[in-house]
Amino acid sequence: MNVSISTVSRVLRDMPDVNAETRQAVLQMAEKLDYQPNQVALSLVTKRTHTLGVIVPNLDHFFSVAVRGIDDLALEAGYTAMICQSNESYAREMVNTQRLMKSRVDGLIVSISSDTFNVDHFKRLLQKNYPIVFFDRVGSDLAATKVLLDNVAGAAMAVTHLIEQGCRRIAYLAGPANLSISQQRLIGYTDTLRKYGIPIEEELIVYSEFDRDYAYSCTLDLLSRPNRPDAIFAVSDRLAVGALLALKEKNVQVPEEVALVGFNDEPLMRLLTPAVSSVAQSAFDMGRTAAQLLIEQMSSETTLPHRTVMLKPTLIKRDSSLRKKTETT
Amino acid sequence: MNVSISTVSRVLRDMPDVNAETRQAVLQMAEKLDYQPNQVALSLVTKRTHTLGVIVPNLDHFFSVAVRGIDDLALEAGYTAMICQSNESYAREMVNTQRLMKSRVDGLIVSISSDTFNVDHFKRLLQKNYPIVFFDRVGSDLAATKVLLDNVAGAAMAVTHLIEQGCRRIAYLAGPANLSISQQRLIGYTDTLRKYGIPIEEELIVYSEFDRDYAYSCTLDLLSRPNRPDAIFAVSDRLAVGALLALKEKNVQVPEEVALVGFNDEPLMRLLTPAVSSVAQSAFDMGRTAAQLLIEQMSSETTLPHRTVMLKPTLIKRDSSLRKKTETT
DNA sequence: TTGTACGCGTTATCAT
DNA sequence: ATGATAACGCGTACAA
Repeated sequence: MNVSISTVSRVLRDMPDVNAETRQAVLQMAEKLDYQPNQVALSLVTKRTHTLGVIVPNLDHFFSVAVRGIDDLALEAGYTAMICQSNESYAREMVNTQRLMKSRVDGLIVSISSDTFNVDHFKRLLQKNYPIVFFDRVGSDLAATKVLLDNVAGAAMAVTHLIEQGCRRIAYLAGPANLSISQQRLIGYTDTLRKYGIPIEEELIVYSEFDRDYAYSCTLDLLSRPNRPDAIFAVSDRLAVGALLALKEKNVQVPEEVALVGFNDEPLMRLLTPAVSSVAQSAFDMGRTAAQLLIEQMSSETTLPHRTVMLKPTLIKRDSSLRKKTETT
Repeated sequence: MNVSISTVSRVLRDMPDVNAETRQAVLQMAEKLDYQPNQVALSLVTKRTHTLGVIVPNLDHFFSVAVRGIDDLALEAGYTAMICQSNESYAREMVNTQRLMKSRVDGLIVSISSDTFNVDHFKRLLQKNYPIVFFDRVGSDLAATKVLLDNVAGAAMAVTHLIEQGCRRIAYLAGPANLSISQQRLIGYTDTLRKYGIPIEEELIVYSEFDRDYAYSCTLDLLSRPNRPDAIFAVSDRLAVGALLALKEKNVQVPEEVALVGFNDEPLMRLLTPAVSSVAQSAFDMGRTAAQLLIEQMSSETTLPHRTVMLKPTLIKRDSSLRKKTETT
């Protein structure tokens, strides 16, 4: 059988104006060879790879779920995601960005590494109108579309809850100072204390690496002070777990002596003893939303204005912050 | 300034035979426009995308770490990974495979979904000598390169340990029957019982979905029987956690009344109360090894023979299986 | 209804 | 030392 390549192309893309027999023959042949049109050649012509680049700092529970959200929407929209981990390293984030650009991904979804102080590599792309959506860990001075949690509200919910439980000396395990989430949650923390007329003590705000062991030693330090806190609010569950280990080691009663609230509501938290309260956010929705916004932006003829979507957190109250007296409420 | 595209190409690829001044001029111009050679066009010519496709059933802790291993080696070798999640669905695994093939990835790293009973889509590719490396969840009847844990040995270690702790009626939470890991670990389980002259009771081998809640109800069922087990060996930590929840709910003393051992050694396990013993494997090494083997295969001119690499597990003993009497050993 | 020819951006080969 | 051109595989506009 002899047909020209254009006929084949027509058949494979369900174009009209092709003889039924010819169509059958071509389809059979394609099936037999299981022929796949070459996406690369097509991309060269259309200048679209139908691929989107994702850069996340790591694949812990939160980012795993977020990536699933991205992947989910990408599949629906006919895109495939190239996922890179920066491993919280600035250098690696740069390399990942370059690689993805070389692969001509149609757009980028980024959550910034904790080691990244300079975001010029993203600024340059944005200036060229290259579509990028940031999520969760967003650069504060980046003019771009962003999806993030209302971190101020989340922290406020946690701290309000602790105050209602009778806590007055609430420590904040803040994590790395450069991250937007640390900063925003600090605002929620201080705002709430102020609202309740509780003095803000600098010594109760502790910065550290984003690491359980650091949180562990910071907590031991907090506990060794003459005037120890009666509650700990951790910027993330990873740090909250470190704090809990320290509390248990020192035989501090949780929540009676020190109450504890984390952030992210990883599944682990309800399995700990005591189960740990946490501010919950839907990583899946965040990922999906980020992907959605990116694809909108990429599909649009005109350059869309930057948007910031804020998702609402919920507080999951568990034993680690529910003091006996109020448990009956 | 006027130079031909060939000259530009030569400069950018550090070819000799180009005038120093011309070179400078071109480099400057490239810098100014921050010009990036189009990888897509190159791929069209060379038929290599320097991209490798990864299909994992999910991104739980084990696979997250494995993916990090893959990503790590890929970066070193100049590859970028396209990571897809099948979400334990056969249909989605098929779609992912097709998408990746359409994107012309140079090779595939796959861990099979628990819902996949038919692996023809992979067989067809293998027949065409398309490079695929399977890891962890490998199809038993697939002629391909594989990286996996010595699951028989891992299960044997766990069961031997339980027997040494005085357990005689050891239940096996087996997970889905079609998965190679379930089957291999079953062999380790039965072999060890046989070796110690302990009768194998079919009722103690419980199949279920790969899901914590299923493990929970299976365990409740096990406990409600007149002749309850004195130990539980779970095919994965996820199931072990479900079992632990059931044991705690029924106020069964762990390990005194029922000892418990899981598989994977997720970080969570040491944080539970009691801390749960588990068979540990290095997901990172597994991912790296898989990527290594794939890249070797892709780079080789000739078709390399299929290999099977088996990694060794270690047993991490914790309170959930250390009975008081032997704790002093 | 079907076939031909061009262009996408790159590299390799050959010509200048 | 530099420029011109074919080829990679596709879709598309146009010719037959």
